[in-house]
Amino acid sequence: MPVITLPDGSQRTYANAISIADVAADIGPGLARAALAGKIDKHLLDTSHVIEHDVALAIITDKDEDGLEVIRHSTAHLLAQAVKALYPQAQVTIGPVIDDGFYYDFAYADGFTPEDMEKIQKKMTELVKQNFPVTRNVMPRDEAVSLFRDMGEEYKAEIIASIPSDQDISLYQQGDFIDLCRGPHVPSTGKLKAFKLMKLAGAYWRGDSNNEMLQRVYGTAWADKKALKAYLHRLEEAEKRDHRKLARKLELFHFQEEAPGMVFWHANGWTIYRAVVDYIRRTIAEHGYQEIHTPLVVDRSLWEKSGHWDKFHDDMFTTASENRDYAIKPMNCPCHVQIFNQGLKSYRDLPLRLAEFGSCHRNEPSGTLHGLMRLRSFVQDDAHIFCTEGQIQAEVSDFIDLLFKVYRDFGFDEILIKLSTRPENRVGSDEDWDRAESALEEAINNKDLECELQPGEGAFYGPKIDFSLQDCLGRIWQCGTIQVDFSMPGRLGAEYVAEDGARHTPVMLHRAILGSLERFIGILIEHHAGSLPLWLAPWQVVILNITDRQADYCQLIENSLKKHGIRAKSDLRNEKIGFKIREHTIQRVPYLLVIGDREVDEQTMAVRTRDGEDLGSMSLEVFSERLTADLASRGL
RNA sequence: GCCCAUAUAGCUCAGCGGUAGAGCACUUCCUUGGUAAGGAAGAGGUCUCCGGUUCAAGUCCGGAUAUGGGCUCCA
Repeated sequence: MPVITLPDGSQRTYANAISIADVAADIGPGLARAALAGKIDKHLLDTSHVIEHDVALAIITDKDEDGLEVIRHSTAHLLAQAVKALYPQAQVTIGPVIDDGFYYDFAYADGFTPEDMEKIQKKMTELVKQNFPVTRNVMPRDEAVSLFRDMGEEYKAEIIASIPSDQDISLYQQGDFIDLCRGPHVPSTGKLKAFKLMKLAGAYWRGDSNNEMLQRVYGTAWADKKALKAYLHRLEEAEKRDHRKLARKLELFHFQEEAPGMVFWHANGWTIYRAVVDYIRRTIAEHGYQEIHTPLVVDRSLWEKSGHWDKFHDDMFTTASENRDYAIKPMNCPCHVQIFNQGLKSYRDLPLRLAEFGSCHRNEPSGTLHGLMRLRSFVQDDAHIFCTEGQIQAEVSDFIDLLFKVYRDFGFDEILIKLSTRPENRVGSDEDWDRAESALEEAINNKDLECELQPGEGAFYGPKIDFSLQDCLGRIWQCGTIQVDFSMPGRLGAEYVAEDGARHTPVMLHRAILGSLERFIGILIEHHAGSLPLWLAPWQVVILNITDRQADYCQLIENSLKKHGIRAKSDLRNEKIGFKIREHTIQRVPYLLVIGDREVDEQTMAVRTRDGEDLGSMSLEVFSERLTADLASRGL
């Protein structure tokens, strides 16, 4: 006599064991139709699951987050069913749920074409119309292995064979298609109403680039057509913010074939770049850093000593001259140690913080390049802190404060922190690691920050904290990092004289706030959709005359604003005022000053923002104060 | 690096075997107009590069390069 407790607290008692579907039907015909799965003790179950004991049960419909997951997972199976129907020689592998949808990997030697995708999508729609029941079967592992082997599904058999032999395997069948799956699934294919195959890609079997490449089909699936449409609309909106598109519209930078992965910055983009550099330069100076600058091209021997040659020489650009081999620096740390090594250091010199806008070149594989986000030539806001082990915690703590301030100043409030601890292969004693890890942990805990622990993910030379920021579209970007390094100072002979008069090796902290300036600017452009805040905008003010009569007055205003350090220009072209307003609004210039005869007579200006807001007429003095106050609020 | 796709005017794209097109931008002229596009005329292309098929190739087929979407990688 199972007693079933529903989420609203009500209870239902049944004489016999009863399936989830029947419970839903008992509650009402609407729920019977909507039921996709059930949830008992945080476990999702098929509606066919039979309840024999007292439980708390929630009926899952497409209104639930869990329901959406069931839909997506079932749509992946539907995709596989369609592919097997159309291309019997294709083999199925895995098909998990991902953000907003799912994918399924197939082994298919011929490879799918975009036309195949259309056929598959059509077939899926047909299979939905046929409304196949989805049924679950359980069998012993070895039986399942031979079942799939007999079907010619070698990949699936391999997956099942890697499951412990004493476990039973659950299989799902819809029509004549059978797949291994933990489930649960929708009760029948007719429940899948809103899906779309999105893209075709290659993916390595088991995620290993030594393995063969499979055909991955990505899809999206939603509770209804409306939600699907809304999702596709969101994608379009995101595409409009693409930094590469905006770069062309706003004349920020370009790429060309002769320099793959390297940026040609135009005047507008470089103005942003300089604003970022100026800001960081001033901010870190206030935090006790010394700015240095080191060579771009360095003899190979230094990279051999640092260990980078061994590990990364394939990805380094090299050059040679007069029988010497050089590498274009892929990172700055070895050079910073060279500066530390000049002159005998005392413990009184520590912590020594050396910062550089370090230009780095890495010969990244061609397939990984991606706008400003992944380049071969980029600049890090790099710094290395040489300190004693006892100073680590305070330095990390100061760094976190600095990083939070910087991110907030750029308009990012959501910051995620990850602490990575000792990996299997590492240098340094366990005692060193104990102390370093707890120093990092303490620094985070003392600030009451949430932190995700990533055991074993640290670098071989020390533990680290990574900082990611979330943009307004919810995307996560890892930017900042601080890493403890027990290895490199010793390798490159860094020493200081301690209180005891003996020479010791300092600890080195690698740290960056923005990571790559180029990439960070790419994130900024997308986050603000091109409407950069006043202090970063390439042009801050444009002055527009209505007729030629106001040209001199416009020039006067322009000169005065420039004297205040404002990036202002006049647009005196013989065009209608509406035309000029449209152009500079599209260019996302924060303030437009409209000057007609009235403004000249009254010695004022009509101020309009790029968002179309009319701020009314004001004098040059009032406007200048407004701008300088805005800039000063960011310490500029 | 691997898989798939794409490459036509400054930009966005159409053309898909038979002498290169549109819109915007650009140039010139007219227009001096008060808050998101005034009008007219003009100029602009070895159709990414190298090969092949064909009487004929932006158009079909190889290859290279770059870009886009993934995968792997990311000191």
